[in-house]
Amino acid sequence: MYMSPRICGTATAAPWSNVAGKSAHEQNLCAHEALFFEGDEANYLYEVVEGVMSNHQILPDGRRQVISFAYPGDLIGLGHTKDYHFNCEAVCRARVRSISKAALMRGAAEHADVGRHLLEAVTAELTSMQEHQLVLGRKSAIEKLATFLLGLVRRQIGDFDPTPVIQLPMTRTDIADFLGMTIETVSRNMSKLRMMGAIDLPQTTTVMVRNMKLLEALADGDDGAC
Amino acid sequence: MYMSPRICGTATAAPWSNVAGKSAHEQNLCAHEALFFEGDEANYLYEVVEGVMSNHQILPDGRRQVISFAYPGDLIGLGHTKDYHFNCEAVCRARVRSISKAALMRGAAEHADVGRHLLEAVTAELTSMQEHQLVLGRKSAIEKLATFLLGLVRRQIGDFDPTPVIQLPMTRTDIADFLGMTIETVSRNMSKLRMMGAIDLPQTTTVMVRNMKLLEALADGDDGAC
DNA sequence: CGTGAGGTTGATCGCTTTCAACGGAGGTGG
DNA sequence: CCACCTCCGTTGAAAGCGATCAACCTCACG
Repeated sequence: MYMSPRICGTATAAPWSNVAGKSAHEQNLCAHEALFFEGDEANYLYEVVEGVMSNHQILPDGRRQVISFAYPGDLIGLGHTKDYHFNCEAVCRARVRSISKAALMRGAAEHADVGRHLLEAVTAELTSMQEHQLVLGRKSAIEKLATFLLGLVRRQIGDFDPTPVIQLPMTRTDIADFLGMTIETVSRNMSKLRMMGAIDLPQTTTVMVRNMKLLEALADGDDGAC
Repeated sequence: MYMSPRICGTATAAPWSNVAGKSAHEQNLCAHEALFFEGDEANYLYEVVEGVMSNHQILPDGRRQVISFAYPGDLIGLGHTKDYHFNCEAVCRARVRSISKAALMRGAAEHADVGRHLLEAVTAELTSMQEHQLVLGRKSAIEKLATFLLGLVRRQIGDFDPTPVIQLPMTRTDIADFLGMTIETVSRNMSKLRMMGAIDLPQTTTVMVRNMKLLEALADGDDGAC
């Protein structure tokens, strides 16, 4: 079965790399550096090679919504037509590979599997956004945070390790803007998860899951866990 | 330029109709009748021909999130892989055309433009979901509602009519579950919009926009409008 | 050692939810 | 034809959760 790019930990040769050929070239970004802005002409897709990127929209009054975090192997720029609909910037030091959209479209027209892989990448993105809508619309603060941490565990580690340790390259502000809450609420509920024994916070950027079952119960809002 | 299926008011011949050929067949649904459930095998896509469908997820404790409403011309079932990830049911009396996924994939492999149109349909869906994440995560109740109504205006009527009248085939519960709020809050803010002179409510299912500028200002949270 | 950014915690406020009552529309049966 | 019932929507009052405002802490860096 095809492995969605979202799951790949490292940027293995994706089918579009070959197509893009010489037109693909890499780009280094430091923390908080922008890759593109809303309104820029969307001529390129980007594949994250290293680090983490954030896609976000900003309201006129400054409110911000992080649409998604892109990890190595993820594709950035799907879901845009002529212009980009949102901003993209590096969460931490990162490296991306740019892919000409025109070349990719030509490749998709010529090689059916390129189109298929592309469609599968978009499908994976749609799926994760559907799940995130449920999180944004219907979950409480602690449920949001538990869900977010579990997602990182599954993406970074898999389901094997019973007490996994994950890195949070993004700031509390990024997390807050992803989950639709404030940094204070993120912080408070992080502490609450720690006090409940679900996680440990050796550093602010490091989360150790101490009780996976509890975290999962909290993420789904199973009562009795509180 | 290609017209996204989301914008088509009626189901004109989409490129996949030809491909699906004889395998496509229509299906009538009455209000609240289910088309498929989460976990069902996702062998078909559906194109809405008439009426409105809702795609929604349900949490174990009953909380519900409507992911999207599908209007005539919209495609249902994108973003799923083996099984459907959410439920789909008719909001009102509706008619859908089923399209075999296997046939569609074969068509995409053979005809580049089928693949391209499919990709464009998915891209349009991604775009609207990105916008909706901002709504769910960062907007207040009245902003959510104003944004929702404006979206319906643009979809049903376009930007021409200065005082358009739109139909709300869905119940307050559906709207609430789409916007991540309660039916009471929907109702209260609908009244507030009416009292502010932004809209009129001749019937509960009919909205007349009286002041488009105000509604737009409210949707973006421009102050001074309140 | 001073400075500033990022993070935590406390106190208070306010919006949305919750709980509750009421009203109208539509359907059914006497 | 009307009484009755149920579903849906509206409105009010009270409660609760997360936002806001504010103070303090930690750590990296010059």
